[in-house]
Amino acid sequence: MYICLMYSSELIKGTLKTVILKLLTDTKQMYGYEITQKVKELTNAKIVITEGALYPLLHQLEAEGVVTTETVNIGKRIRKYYTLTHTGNERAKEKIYEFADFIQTMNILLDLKPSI
Amino acid sequence: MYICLMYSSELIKGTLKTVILKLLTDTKQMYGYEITQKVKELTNAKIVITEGALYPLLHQLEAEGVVTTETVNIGKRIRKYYTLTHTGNERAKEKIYEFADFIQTMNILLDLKPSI
DNA sequence: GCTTATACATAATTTTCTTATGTATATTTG
DNA sequence: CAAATATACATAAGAAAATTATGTATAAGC
Repeated sequence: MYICLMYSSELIKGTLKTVILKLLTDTKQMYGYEITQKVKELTNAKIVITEGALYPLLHQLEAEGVVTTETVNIGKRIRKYYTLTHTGNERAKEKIYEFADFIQTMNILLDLKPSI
Repeated sequence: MYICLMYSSELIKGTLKTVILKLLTDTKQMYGYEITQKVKELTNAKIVITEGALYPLLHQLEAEGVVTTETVNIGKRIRKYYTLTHTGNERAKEKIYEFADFIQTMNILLDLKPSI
């Protein structure tokens, strides 16, 4: 899923969608490369999203109507900004809630302290 | 990964190994079916391990020297008990620590409360 | 001018499951 | 007591979701 310097890649599988939806909830408009950099920054490079994972997922989210896109010219280069639709906002909330709940379950299963 | 009534399967991918190692850390000797039931019980059936996911992984762990097995006859049926090796104990600690750390990172990323 | 960063995209492959199938015994329930 | 469910193992085909590799191109820093 990601190039990951800290976590075994298997651990992080399936969280990419949730992470993207969360970032778009907070920032409203982001482009792909920006997302990779933000995640890298917020996680101290413990999670680094690869392009091969990111772009296909963004395209999928667009096809599902979760996000809309706007292409902007920056000099001679392009940026493709992604914005959550109404459906996307709902999806984001669901995904984040689901993950929070999942963490709770895993805390019980692994006998971890609530805040670790 | 699992038949999962509550969580989207993608979310749980990669956690099976950690869960198994944790259970074997606590109980020392478990057999496959017992593991599936224990996880079901501890998670209120939010996570249900399928046999297709479990047995190949157990075989893999044995091949890696993480667990040893002992086959026991129960009437005319067999049970294959799994026990962590020394290496397995170390691996278990690593995996559990890694997951705990991962949860911390995800909490920051998703802006969740420490104990949710 | 060369290297790194920015910025997109896709294809081949691998990993890791899900789903399906197979075999067989033990227990519960109607 | 017959049928359904539970116990208990195993493997194979297929799907999902990544990794890795490759491709194109501009901008910035040294």
